[in-house]
Amino acid sequence: MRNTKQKELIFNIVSNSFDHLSADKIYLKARKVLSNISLGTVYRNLNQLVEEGKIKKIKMNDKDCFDNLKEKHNHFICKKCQKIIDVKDKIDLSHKIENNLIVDYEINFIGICEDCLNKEEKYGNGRKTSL
Amino acid sequence: MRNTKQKELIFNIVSNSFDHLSADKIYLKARKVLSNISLGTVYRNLNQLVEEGKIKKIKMNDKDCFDNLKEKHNHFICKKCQKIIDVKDKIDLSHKIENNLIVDYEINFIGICEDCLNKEEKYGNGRKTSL
DNA sequence: GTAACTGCAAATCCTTTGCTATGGA
DNA sequence: TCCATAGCAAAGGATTTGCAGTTAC
Repeated sequence: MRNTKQKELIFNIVSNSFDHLSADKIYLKARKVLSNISLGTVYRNLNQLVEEGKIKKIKMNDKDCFDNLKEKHNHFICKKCQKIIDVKDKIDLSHKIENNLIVDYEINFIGICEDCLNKEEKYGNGRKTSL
Repeated sequence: MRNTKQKELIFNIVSNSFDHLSADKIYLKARKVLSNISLGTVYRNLNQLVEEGKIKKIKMNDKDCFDNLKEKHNHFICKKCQKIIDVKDKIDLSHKIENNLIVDYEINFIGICEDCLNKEEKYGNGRKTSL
């Protein structure tokens, strides 16, 4: 495994982003630094970085997004706008299930984000239920 | 929203399956009953059923799978073979996060399943770490 | 009766891949 | 030097969609 400027750049973009960027967004950011980097290279490096455990892939409805590992956290995903909001991890799931080896876990909270709730209220649907 | 035999069939297939079937697997099963059902119809109905909250979509690496809601449970996903194993839900996450409305949550344990562990051992990699 | 749904096939679009040239170790 | 990686472009493959005919209500 070789260290290329392309790979380092892509790692830095994902690592220093507060958003959860898709491959094409990462590609656009990367092009600002290496103007002739290709989308294929972005994909190849993203997959490699995931494989190496340096970043994480988030499978979203349309396209996959990528997340840094700076601080263990979980996600809140809005059903309406697909926004991903980081949730600080206060949950301890130090279990071992049967004979399978657990190396990680992820918790996704699913719901409707504040923005979409506000939009709903405007249209008179003030329904509020919780877990 | 209309009740068609296609939709009912697809719901039954997902509901009564212990596996986590992909759209094409569901399509094959459906064809055994309605021999000229189309893949497009399967996709359309699966999406509708997810929308109605009657089944759940599991986003996997390659293709999406579909799961019944018979009993609240979580998933263990094998990194190697992508197998999905149901995990009974003993975890209570009755939180409300900030101003976002949580309607559901999902926990995915990620690791290596028993089968793959056994295969690894055969090749001399007996590494065992846990959370 | 009519709007939603089906089947079929084509289109879409994210992601991967083959190939040749390049560059890191 | 040598092999992993880059760039480019084309292929792949899951999912969606347009359309004309059909059907549930």
